[in-house]
Amino acid sequence: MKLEPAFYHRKNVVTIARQLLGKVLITSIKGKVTSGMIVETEAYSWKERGCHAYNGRKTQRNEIMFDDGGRAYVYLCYGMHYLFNVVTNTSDIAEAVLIRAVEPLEGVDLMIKRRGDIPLHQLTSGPGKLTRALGIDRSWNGKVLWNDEVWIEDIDRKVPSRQCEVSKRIGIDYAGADANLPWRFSIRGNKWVSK
DNA sequence: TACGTGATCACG
DNA sequence: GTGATCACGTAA
Repeated sequence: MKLEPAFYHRKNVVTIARQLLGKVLITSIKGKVTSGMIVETEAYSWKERGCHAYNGRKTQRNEIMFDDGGRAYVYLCYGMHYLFNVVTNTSDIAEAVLIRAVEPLEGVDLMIKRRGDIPLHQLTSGPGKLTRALGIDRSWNGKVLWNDEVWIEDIDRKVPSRQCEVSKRIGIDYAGADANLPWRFSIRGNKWVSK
């Protein structure tokens, strides 16, 4: 079942990041479907320095974070990788969940075509890799997640807390003390969690 | 550990 | 306009 707007409109981005583990991210491009189970996420909020919208800073790039929850925030990182986030909360409260890794489900052949002939466990094991594999790029910024191109489904697979690993977020050393917030969630032992 | 790569942002 | 920076991935 497709997650509905109300799922994303809730106020606690950290809870939403945790709950997205085990859900399925799906894209459909010209009738070709690719999907993967979400195995790693990170929460970002305007209240902390790791966030592009820290302290309410609004720019052309992150503008969509200030919109209603349930939209995609996609941006180019290091000049070559697109990173896919899910905007949460209501408008003007800039929060989002970065999808950092998925376990491939549908459309593996197409994902290999997009990513090159590499080992299966490297196909979608990072935020830049999974967007490439799922065919997501900058033009997807702002899309709502209840259309027929990109959405997230609940497959009724609960990730028990025993399997949920909590740690600090990756690659945000510039955030000072906020870099230590335990806002990264992953499925313990899953092969697709980024290294 | 190093670096490719180019949009973005803050500065003027 | 300009230059430093960057929520990464790959090879080594």
